[in-house]
Amino acid sequence: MSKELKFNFNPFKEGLNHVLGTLEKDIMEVLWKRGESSVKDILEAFPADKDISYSAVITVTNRMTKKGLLKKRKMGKAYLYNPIYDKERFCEIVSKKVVDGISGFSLKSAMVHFVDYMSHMDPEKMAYFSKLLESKRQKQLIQKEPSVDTKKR
Amino acid sequence: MSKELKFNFNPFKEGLNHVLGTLEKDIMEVLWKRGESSVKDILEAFPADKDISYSAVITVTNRMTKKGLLKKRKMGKAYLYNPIYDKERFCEIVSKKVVDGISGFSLKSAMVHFVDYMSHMDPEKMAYFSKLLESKRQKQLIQKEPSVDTKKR
DNA sequence: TATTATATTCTACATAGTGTAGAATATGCA
DNA sequence: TGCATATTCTACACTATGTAGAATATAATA
Repeated sequence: MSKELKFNFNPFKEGLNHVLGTLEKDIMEVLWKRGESSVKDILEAFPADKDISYSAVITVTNRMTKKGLLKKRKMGKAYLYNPIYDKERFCEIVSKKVVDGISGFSLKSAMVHFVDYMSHMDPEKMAYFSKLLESKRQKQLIQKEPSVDTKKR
Repeated sequence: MSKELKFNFNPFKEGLNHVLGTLEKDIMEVLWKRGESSVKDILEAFPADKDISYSAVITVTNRMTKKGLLKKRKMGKAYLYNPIYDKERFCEIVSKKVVDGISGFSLKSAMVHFVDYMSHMDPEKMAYFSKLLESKRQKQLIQKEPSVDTKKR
């Protein structure tokens, strides 16, 4: 029953920075790569040139814990942090929420631009999508049609 | 050559509040409805119970002007503000940017969730989308196929 | 058990966006 | 020229994020 993951989507950033701050992203990447880690682990995993304080990391991991991105558990004297969602699941959640949001905002526009986006990619993407769509439509029809003559007409 | 419109997309809000603050949205709605308006006009257009100061409105309209949402021109002693984009165009821009963003973030997820979203809507939406997609695919094929035998094989 | 190394929490400051408004200043019209 | 009114300036609130020092807690060990 943990509170729902909240985030903003910044269309002008790239990749995970669409939804995560720079340090947040760096930390998540480390955690996704190494799994459960202490603040020390995280710091050590950062590239040598990155000069971030222990405090900075711990503040952000704790904020992310509050936000529902991480869970922590005590191990010896330190806490170990772990992502609640693996990277794929996280991206899924973001994707779903944004797609739902923008669809509700203006479905027709979203559709048009989505198709447009795909048309600038390789055709296989569109083919895949087309198939996906058709199979869903089939399922829908099957679910609706059997009830012929059940009610009026 | 005005600087590009920047915004964040909050998936947890509704309608225009996905991209605009509460007061920003209220102001935009007034401007889209009445067209070019002074701060006084805007205030008068607000429902009587809404108790916002002149200063609050002018601060926000000026910020929105800087952000590339409004343009202003002097008229007598006051400025008149006007949206740079009409509501439809604005929504178009938002839609395109967010769709491009989320597509680049994880195209496959976006596809799945788009289809999923639509499948929860009426089937006409899906039919429309399906058609849109097919016509785009046709165009793509036409553009690719004529060059048969031009290169290898 | 007392010391020490280390981890955590608290607090605080910075930047950015947004809501809000008072005070000071500018300006146009009568 | 004076006043009504509009603008700008400044400032504070809140949220999110980056950053880190100081104070405190704690576990391991001497």
